[in-house]
Amino acid sequence: MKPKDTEAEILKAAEQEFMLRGFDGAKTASIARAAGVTHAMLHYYFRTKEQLFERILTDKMNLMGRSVLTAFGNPGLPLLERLKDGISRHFDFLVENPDLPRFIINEVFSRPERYEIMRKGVSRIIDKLMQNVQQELDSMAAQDEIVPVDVRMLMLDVVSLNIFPFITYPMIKPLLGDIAADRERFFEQRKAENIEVIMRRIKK
Amino acid sequence: MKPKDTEAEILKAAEQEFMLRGFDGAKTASIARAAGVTHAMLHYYFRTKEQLFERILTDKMNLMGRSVLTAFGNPGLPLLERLKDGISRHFDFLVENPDLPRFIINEVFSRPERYEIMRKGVSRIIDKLMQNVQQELDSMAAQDEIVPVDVRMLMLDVVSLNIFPFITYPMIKPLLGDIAADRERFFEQRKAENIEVIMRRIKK
DNA sequence: ATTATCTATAGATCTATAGATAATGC
DNA sequence: ATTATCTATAGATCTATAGATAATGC
Repeated sequence: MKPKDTEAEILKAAEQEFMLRGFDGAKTASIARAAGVTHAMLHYYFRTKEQLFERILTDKMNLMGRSVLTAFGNPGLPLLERLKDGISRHFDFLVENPDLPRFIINEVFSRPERYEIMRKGVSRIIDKLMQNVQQELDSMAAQDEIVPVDVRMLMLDVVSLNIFPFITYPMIKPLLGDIAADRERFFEQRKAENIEVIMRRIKK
Repeated sequence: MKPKDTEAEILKAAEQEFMLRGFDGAKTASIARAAGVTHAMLHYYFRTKEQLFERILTDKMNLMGRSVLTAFGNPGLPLLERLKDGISRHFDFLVENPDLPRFIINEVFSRPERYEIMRKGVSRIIDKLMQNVQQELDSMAAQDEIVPVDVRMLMLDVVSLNIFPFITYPMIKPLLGDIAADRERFFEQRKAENIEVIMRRIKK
């Protein structure tokens, strides 16, 4: 196994282990085993569990932060289409990364300082995006085509609706019966529901 | 300190420690210290960390499960009022228990079997409630006073909107700027927003 | 020469219990 | 007599490193 492979294998295994068990629940020995390398190698490449974790968490936080930007940062569409498209893209991102939000929410909760470091990176661009969408909302509201609304509240509606079903799926599935039985179909329906909710939120 | 006090002190300290750090992050020594008793007492009263945790988790799961029931189980009101009242009560419950959902979501994720045991208890009553609300929704829809809607989707909208801001507050606060600066005021606004969203979701 | 890997183990941390002692309730 | 508490420590688990050996790239 070439050097790059070893490092990559450890990272891959660490990602899985940390996402599944969190920092406290994860064991460096398990990561090494899953990566197919001896335990000592993990420390050779990353020195400490903490540093290995930091690498994973930073990656994941950036991924999560950018997901909103890439989803909604699609200019050239009329506002309502842009929103629908954004919700849909953001939702699809979550289908591909269902465990991401829960992981981040948790680790940020127990290590707020980590969040601060990376926040500044996305914060500025998110602000830009928000301002841009707010302008479009305002101009449409001025023309009486939608109701006036604060973009921050609206976006929080969106991410709440989009993310929540993913972080609670194991809990809600048994409560929802047949509509949640087929996971893929259920999330398809949720995506449509979320778009519907947001459209109704702003339409006259 | 009387016996009952010791047990109660340990439970109180355990609740705090487990809610803050989760099962893996919690240390029995910290719990004992916070409770003001020697470490051995914890094992004298609860034998194992696992059993102490089980006691806390069961309590919290029941609390969470019943919160939806007591919030929406208010008959005698017209449907729309009942929904508004339910959203509001459920939201107020979260204001009093802001860390509860994150805790449960996490521990259920890492121990799905625990959830199964207690689920059966609330499941039946939740089903009843849902069926009841669905009937009212159907009859209002038949009279063309609201749009037709699946109660399960609607309730998922409600809990998504209500719970999400609480589990992500540390993350969203810096992104939202001034509207989130004053925590109490922010949540007051969110409650109003959530009611607005749901009303708009079903109104003609 | 330098980089990567392995074995073996030190050292820290944490849960749990043994065994002695004090407090409590018949 | 029984129940509650304390001190001390066993035993398990986990992170991290030392030191030897093998592989790699000039």
